[in-house]
Amino acid sequence: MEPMPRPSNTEHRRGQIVSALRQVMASGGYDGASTAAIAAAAGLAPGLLHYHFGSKEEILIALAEELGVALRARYEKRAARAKSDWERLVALLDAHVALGPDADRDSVVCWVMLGTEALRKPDVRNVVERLYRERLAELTRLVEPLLSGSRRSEASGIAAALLSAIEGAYQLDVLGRIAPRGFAAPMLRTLARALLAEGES
Amino acid sequence: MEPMPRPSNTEHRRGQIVSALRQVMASGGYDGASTAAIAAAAGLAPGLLHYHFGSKEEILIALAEELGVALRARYEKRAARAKSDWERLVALLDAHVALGPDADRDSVVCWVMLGTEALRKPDVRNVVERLYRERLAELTRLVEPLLSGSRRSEASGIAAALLSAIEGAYQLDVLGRIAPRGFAAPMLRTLARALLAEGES
Amino acid sequence: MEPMPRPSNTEHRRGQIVSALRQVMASGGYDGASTAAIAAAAGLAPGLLHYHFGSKEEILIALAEELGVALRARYEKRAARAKSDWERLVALLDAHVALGPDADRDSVVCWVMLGTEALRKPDVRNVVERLYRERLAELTRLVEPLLSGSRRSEASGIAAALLSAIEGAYQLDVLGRIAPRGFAAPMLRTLARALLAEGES
Amino acid sequence: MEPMPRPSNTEHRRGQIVSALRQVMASGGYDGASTAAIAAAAGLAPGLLHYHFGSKEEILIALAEELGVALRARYEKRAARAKSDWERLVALLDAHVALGPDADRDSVVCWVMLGTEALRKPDVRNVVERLYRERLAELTRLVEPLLSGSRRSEASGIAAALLSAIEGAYQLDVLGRIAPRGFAAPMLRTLARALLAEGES
DNA sequence: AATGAATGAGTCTTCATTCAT
DNA sequence: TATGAATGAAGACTCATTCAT
Repeated sequence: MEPMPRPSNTEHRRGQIVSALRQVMASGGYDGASTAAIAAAAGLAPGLLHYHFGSKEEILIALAEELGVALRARYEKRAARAKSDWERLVALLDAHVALGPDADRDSVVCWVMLGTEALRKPDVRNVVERLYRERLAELTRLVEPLLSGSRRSEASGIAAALLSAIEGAYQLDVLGRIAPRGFAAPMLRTLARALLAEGES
Repeated sequence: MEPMPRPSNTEHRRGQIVSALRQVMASGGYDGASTAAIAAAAGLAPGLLHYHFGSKEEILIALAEELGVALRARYEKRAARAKSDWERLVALLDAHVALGPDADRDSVVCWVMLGTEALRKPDVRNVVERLYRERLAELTRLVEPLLSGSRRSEASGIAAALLSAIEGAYQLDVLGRIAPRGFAAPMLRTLARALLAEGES
Repeated sequence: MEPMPRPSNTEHRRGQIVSALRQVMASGGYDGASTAAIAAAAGLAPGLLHYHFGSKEEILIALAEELGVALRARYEKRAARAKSDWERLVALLDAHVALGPDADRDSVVCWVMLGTEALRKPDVRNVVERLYRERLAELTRLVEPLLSGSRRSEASGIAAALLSAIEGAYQLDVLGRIAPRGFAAPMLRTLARALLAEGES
Repeated sequence: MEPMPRPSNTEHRRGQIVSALRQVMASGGYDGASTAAIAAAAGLAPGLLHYHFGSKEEILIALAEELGVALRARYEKRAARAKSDWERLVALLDAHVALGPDADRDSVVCWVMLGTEALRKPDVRNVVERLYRERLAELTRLVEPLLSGSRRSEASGIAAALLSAIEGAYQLDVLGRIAPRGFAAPMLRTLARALLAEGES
């Protein structure tokens, strides 16, 4: 009789490790996130990291993916309550920057750092680029119905402006002490409203 | 007979080294910028770096300062030709992002990386924060005269929005392949126009 | 009711593991033959290796023994067809180096590697030395009847010369591109003939 | 005034390090020759190895080259005293295996180990193969004049046989306790004599 | 017997910094 | 000022071995 295969705990462990990376990286940067530090934060033996991940970079990539998933989850939760196209757009903006119980400063810090790491790690870059493009596409999709027919073609430009503002707000937020905490959410609404209104009669 | 004291070349050497860091860092990241690599790029012996700088971090800080100076120079050159408040604002926006002969991709890449390094290096952070605040103050100063008296208090909010968009545009630009090259300059003008117009009857 | 004790499959498993080592080692060296790689090649779980063997070195020793057994089998098959003392000697030489259906490049590679590993692993050394001595003794036994009485005492010297040539041929063969493939068998016959003839009137 | 460039000590250091590798490797194998062990044997700081060599493998390659040079030196010293073609051949054989003040057991052990390492390190293989081929060519060159015109074409086959015997003798010698110490030199002379005589009336 | 996760010592290598000259 | 060799403390990663199940 075949022995019952034990359920693999690899998924759970990978999650633990990715969380540990997020936590360590948020406070010490990717460089400060030595494998030893990650393992310690996860409460695991150092060698175990390379049992579940092929390299440190793979952990970083898994973190990037996870940030993408978490953002989408935050967005969908808010979008479910939205009653109009405008509210849906606001839901996406808020999913990125709103304070509140689901705000996650560590994730924002990691996201900013990922942008830098992506610059010279092709595999990271691929993932990060994809996530950027998905955000841009989603923004474009949400902006379009808010534009009068004659301005539909401006949707992607407006989306790019909004995405820029989001990413820049992350920078300012993460650095702290430059713009007040929580400035981003209202700023983005104003921005969206202004861009949508512009040119209308 | 006393030998004639050689004139110090320290300033020149420091400049060489900072330039080498910019160059190496732009293509290989701060991690890739080993002191040996910087020295090689500068055509100097490795040991010389620590004669002119106390540590690698000091070189990074000097680079940050230099980026600030260069930006200001680009701005002032453009501002000199500006004939109105609006053109002065556009001059500052363009100084950041416009393509052209004085565009400097390496500097943009380094600036983005500095944002990350600042997160966990207090001395770097101080400089970077100061530079951010100076930009914000300058933007506010330029936005104010473009607002009707009743909206003067909105100036710093609008400035923060513009600064966010600038920094975000850097991210998108640096990563490449997300928004088209050169999208930032017109986007920022539109943004500024929309924010200034909004609320005006 | 007592469960019927499963018949031990240890012998079968040990054989599987030793074969996997031969295969992995032939292509990746003893260093490349990590226990994980051996287990993978054998289609077994990593932990199982240490159930059937006390250590990695024990697997290596078992492989050495197996190479000795296989050589003897190849020799005996050929010796059975030999019709003269000379043909018996040729049978032994060919058992070592002849090309043909029972040639086994992996084994030759492993044998050469075993010679190196034996140098610093006493337990391996014991086995390898024993195998060398058995070959030398067998060669001496086969050479003796081919010598005239007055030269009987030269038999062990001639055997040593032949054994040297065999082992050296392995080296050259394994490295490839030095001597042509298949050069060893005729070379050894010539060598044997010359050594036996030398001094005969 | 240009400062006088200090003479580089890199060549000296490289020599030291290669010697340390030979020594450590001879007693502990290539695996046992950790960079730490090599550095310790050379009396140097661990980090210095990678200042003078790009990798551990480069040290191994330098050792291979050095073994080639040393062998040639031993040969040329003996060849200078040779008074005939036959004595020149004997000089080469003895340069490989003769006991005496210039015999160097460590080098023989390392040479045998290099044969194994070459199997799976392409850069090592290239060097080792070249050295083998040079030996084969030199042997052929020395054997030719000793053959009557009609047998000239056999020279390379005889050279291959002699090279095999040399390499095999190394194996037996290195392993010890199989053939008596010093058996190789007379054995090779006999072999050479027999191969040259064979077929002559 | 078997599994596969877990352990932790050990490997090669990199690098900021120091130092004798 | 300048050189380039030297130092030694990390760093990521590997791996034989162990262990709970």
